[in-house]
Amino acid sequence: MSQADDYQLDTQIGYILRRVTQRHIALFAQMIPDVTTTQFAVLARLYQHGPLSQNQLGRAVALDAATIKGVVDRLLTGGLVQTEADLTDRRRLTVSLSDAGATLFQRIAADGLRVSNRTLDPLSRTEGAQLLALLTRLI
Amino acid sequence: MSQADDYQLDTQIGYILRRVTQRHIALFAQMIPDVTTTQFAVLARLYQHGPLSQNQLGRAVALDAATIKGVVDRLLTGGLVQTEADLTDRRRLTVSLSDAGATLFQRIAADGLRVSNRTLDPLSRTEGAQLLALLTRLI
DNA sequence: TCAAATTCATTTGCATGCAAATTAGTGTCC
DNA sequence: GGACACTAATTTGCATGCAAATGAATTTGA
Repeated sequence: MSQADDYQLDTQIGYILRRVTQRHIALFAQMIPDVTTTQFAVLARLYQHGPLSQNQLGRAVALDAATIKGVVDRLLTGGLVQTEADLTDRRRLTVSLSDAGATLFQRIAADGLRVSNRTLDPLSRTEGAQLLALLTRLI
Repeated sequence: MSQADDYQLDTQIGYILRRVTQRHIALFAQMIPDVTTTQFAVLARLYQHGPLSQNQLGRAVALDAATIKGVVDRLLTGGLVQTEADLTDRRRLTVSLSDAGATLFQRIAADGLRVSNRTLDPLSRTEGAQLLALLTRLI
C-alpha cells in the first residue's frame, strides 16, 4: 500500500499539458506548414516589437540563449529574418524581420489565430477564456 | 491595418502552454533529479500496468515509436527497466520495470504528486480541479 | 492458401529545449 | 585606471519529439 499505487499518470498536470501541447502542435503543423510554433512565435514578436538583440529576442519568447540561436539560424536560412552587428555594443547581434518574413507573417497571422481557436474548439467561449486565465496564472 | 497587428502572442493558448510546461519541468527537475518527466511517465505506466511491448508502452504514454525507443534505451542504460524477446510474436520487445526501477518509483512517486501540487500552487484547489477538467477536454 | 495490408521495431533527419562552459565585450566601483 | 562583475553570443552535450523510410514478422481477406 505504498504511495506509488496512488500515482495516477493520466490526471497529472504535467502529462496533460504534454498531451494538449501535442494536439496543438499537430493542428498548427497541419494548418501552417511554413514554420514551426516556435519560429512563428519569434516572427510574431519581431513583427510586434521590431528589431531585438538575439538574447533579448530569446527572453521575449521564453527561450534560452542556446535555443534562440538555433531558431534564428534556421530562420536566417529560410530568409525570414536578417541580422546585423550592433555598433554601440559589439557583443550584440541585432535580429529583425526580413521583407519576406514580414510578408509571410502578414499572410499567416490570421491562421495563427485560427489554430488557437481550433485548439480550444472543444470548449465554449467562456470556458476557453477561463482556461486561459487559469493557465496564465501558472506561468 | 492587416490581421497581423491583431495577433497577440502572449494570450495564445500554444504559447501559454509552452511557458506553463517550462515551469512545470523546471519544478520537476528540481524536486526529482533522478529522471526526466518523460522517463517518470514511463516508469509510472509500467508500475501501474506491468510489462508492455515497446510500442504499446509508447502508445500508453503518448510517445511515437521513435521517441519511446530512445527513452527505453536510456532507462535501460540506467538499469531502471529490462527488456526481453516476446516468444509468441517475434517482432515484439517486452519492456518491464527492473527491481531498481520499481524501488526508485516507489521512492519518488510521492514526490511526483508533490510536483503536480507545486505546479498548481498559484490556484485554489477548486481552480486547480477546474483547470484539469478543462485541459482534459482538449486532449 | 497466399498475396496484400498491417504491425513492430529500428534508423535517419530535423527541430526544440536546457545545462554548463567558453570567449569577448561592457559596466561598476574602489 | 584597473580589478571584478555582468552580459552577449557561441559551443557542446544530452534528452525529447515527430516524419519518413526500412525490414521483419504477423494478420487479414479473397
